Amino acid sequence: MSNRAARTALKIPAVARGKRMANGKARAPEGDGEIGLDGLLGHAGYAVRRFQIWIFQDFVRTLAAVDIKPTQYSVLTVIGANPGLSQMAVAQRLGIERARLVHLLDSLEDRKLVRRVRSRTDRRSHALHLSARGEASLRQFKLLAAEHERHVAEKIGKENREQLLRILSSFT
Amino acid sequence: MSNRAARTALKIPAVARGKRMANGKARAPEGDGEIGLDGLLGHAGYAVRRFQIWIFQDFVRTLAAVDIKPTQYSVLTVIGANPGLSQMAVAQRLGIERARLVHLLDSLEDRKLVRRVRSRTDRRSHALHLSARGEASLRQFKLLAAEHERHVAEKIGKENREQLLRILSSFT
DNA sequence: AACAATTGTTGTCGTCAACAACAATCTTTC
DNA sequence: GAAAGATTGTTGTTGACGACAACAATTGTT
Repeated sequence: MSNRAARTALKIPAVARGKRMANGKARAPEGDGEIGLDGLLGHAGYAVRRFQIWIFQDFVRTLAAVDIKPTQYSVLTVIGANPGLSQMAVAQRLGIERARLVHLLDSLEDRKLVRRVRSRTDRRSHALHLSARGEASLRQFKLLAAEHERHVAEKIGKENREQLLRILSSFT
Repeated sequence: MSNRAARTALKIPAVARGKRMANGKARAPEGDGEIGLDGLLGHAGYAVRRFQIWIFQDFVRTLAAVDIKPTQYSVLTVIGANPGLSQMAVAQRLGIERARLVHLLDSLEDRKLVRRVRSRTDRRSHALHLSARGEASLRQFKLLAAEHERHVAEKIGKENREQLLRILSSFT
């Protein structure tokens, strides 16, 4: 088993207890077949986490051709809807950190989708705008995002999706 | 503004357009007051992400005294409900990578909550068990996790929480 | 016995959140 | 109006995390 020296020494008493195996193929030591989740089933957090992973993967897959990830999409959308916002305003509206947004904008600016314009009223801050190319691109991104949203509806059901949006509306 | 040399040079035309400011305090260049999210509002992924962040933070806060995070809790719960499982089985049941589970178990084993017992039927694998201390601890963790779950119910509503669990049940 | 597959492990890489520190620039206060 | 404090964008560090690749030990297959 190669070297287990990395782990802090903790001798394992070889007390492997009752282990009724009934595995047909090449399965794990425990042949329960179905693995119960016990308490986890009642936890909203677990389900939400799994769902969020699925939904992000589908988003990334659907927008892979344009190489736009969820966070980038959210930034572009907010800037598009509110031109002239400062980085601070965008960051706190989306719940992103200033420091993180810097890199996101660096990337989007390199791709010439966004422009940082120095504000004259407050020369510390940048007024964020979509470039002409950015606006055109965003329109395309929104079409793909809508397609992704249809995937979600297919996955959990049209009505369930709407209900879910309603339930979580307070987290805008 | 310190050095912006790090970013790939991209000259910014100083064309800050119309900017009517009506800020009472120290606000951003754009005084819209309310920042619209536009298309984001119709995206389940955005709401789910924000909710998931909130729910994880509350979980961590509620279980801070015992220093147990969501992933650790899920691992302990599954092992507790299915003693003798292999690492492979736990990993794929929870959607965690083998490599990641190694570190998680290292930590839990160091804290003497979990034991890796070499399987006699397949000497490659480890049968995972909770220690006596692990079982006692898990009982306490479950009480705190239930408290966290009550926070969730208070946040989104009792019925909404149950509806959400039903909608996302396929993601067990 | 030779070869392929599996299990646990280590390592690397890129993403991401959370902080801390800093220069430039406001805002406030005396 | 000058000093002190706060804010904005930026850089850097840290740690959690998923995705991969590689490996030794062990199984399964032929």
